[in-house]
Amino acid sequence: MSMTRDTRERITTTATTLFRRQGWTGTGLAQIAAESGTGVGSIYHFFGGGKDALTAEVVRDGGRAYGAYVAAVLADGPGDPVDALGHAFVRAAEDLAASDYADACPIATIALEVASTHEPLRVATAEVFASWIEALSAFCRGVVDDEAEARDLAYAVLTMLEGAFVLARSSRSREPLLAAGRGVVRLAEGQRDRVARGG
Amino acid sequence: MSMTRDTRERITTTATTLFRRQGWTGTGLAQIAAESGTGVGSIYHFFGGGKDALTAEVVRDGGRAYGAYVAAVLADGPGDPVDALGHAFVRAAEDLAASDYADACPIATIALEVASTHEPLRVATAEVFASWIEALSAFCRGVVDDEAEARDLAYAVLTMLEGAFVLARSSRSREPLLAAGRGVVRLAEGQRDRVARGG
DNA sequence: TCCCATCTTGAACGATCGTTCAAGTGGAGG
DNA sequence: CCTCCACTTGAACGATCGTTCAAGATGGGA
Repeated sequence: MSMTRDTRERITTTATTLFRRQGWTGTGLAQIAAESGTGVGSIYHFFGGGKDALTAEVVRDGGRAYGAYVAAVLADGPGDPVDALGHAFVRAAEDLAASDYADACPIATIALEVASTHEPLRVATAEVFASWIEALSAFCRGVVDDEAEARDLAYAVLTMLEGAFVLARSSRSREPLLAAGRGVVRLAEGQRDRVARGG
Repeated sequence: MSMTRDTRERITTTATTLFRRQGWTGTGLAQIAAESGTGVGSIYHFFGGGKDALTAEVVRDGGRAYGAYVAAVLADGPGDPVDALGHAFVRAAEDLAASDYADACPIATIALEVASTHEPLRVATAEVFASWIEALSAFCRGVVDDEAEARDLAYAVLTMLEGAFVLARSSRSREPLLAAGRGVVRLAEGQRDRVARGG
C-alpha cells in the first residue's frame, strides 16, 4: 500500500509528459501504463473515469504546476518586472532547447485537440488558461497600473508565449521565443512610458 | 474521368477541415473518405504515400491558402499598416466565432502533434511558418524600416495570432484575439514612434 | 466497337484503441 | 494467524486504426 502514492503519481507525470509530446489522441493508455511501470488496470483503479478522468487531472495539475513554475521564474528574475518578463522568455527558450524541443506548454496540444470535440476537457483547459491570465494580470500591474491595460498586457504575454512555443517546436529553434521575448519587452516598456508620459 | 479533379480536391479540403478541428491523430481516413463522399481506396489512389502524403499536401496547400487569405485581409484593410494589423485580429475574431470556434490556424494543431513524433511532417509545418514570417516581415517593413526590427515585429504578430487562437478556441471567446490585436497595435505604434523619434 | 488507363469500391488484414473484469498479491489491523 | 481490502496483473472485448488489394465501373482514343 506504500506504493499507492508512487504509482498514481507515476501515471500522472508520465501522462503529462506523453500528452505534451505526442498529443492526447496520439497517446494510448497502454503506453502510459508501460512507461509508468504498471498495467492499464491500475490506471482504471485510480481513475475510474478512464482516459477522460486521467486527462482532466493532468490538465488541472499540469496547469497548476506550470503556472507555479512561470511565477517562480518571474519572481527569481530581475527586479524590474519588464526585464523579468524578457528574462522568462529567454529561460523558456533554453528550457525548450534543453528538452530537444519536446516539453513546452503542458496543455496547449490537448487544448487544440479537444476544443471542438470534447466539451468537459475543453472547459478544463479554459479554466487553466483563465487562471494563468489572472496571475499574469496581477504581475503586469507592476508595469501598468490600469487594470484593463494590465490585463491586455497579460494576454499579449501569454499568447506570445503559446504561439512562440508552437513555432519553436515546429522549427526546432529558439528564435521564435527570443524574438517574442524582445517584442514583449518593447511592448511592456512602451506601456510603461505611455503611462509615465500621461498617455 | 471528369470527377478526378473534384474527388482529389474534396479529399484535401475535407482533410484540411477535419485536421483543423479534430487534430491529426484524431482524424481517421475512414472519416475523411466518408465526408468526401468517396472510399478509402480513392485516397490511396491519389495519395500513394497514404495518410502521411495526404497530410503533407494539406499542410503545404492549407498553409499557402491561409497565407494568401491573411495577405488579402491586410491588403483590403485600412491603408495605415498598423491599423491594418489591428483590423486583421478583429477579423480573425469574427471569423473564428462565426465557425463556432472551430476553424482557426489550419496547421497549428498538426504542428504540435507531429513536432516530436514525425520528422517529415514537422519540417513541412516549419516551412509554412517560415514562409508566413517572410511575408509578414515584408509587410512590417511598412511600419519599421529596420529589417531586424521588422522581423521581430512579424514574429510578435504571428506568435500572438497563434497563441490567441489557442486561448480563443479553448475559452470559446473572442477576447484573446481582441486583446492580442490591441497589443499588436500598441507594439507596432511604439516601434513606429521609436523610429520617428530616432530611437 | 473494343481497349485500356484511370478511377472507384469495399472487403479484409493485423495492430492498436479504450474499456472491462476475473483472479491474484500483499501488508496492515483484529 | 487470519481477514480484509487496496492494489496489481494481464487476458479479452468490440471498435477503429492505416493499409492493401482484387474486382468493377467509366469514358475517351484507335
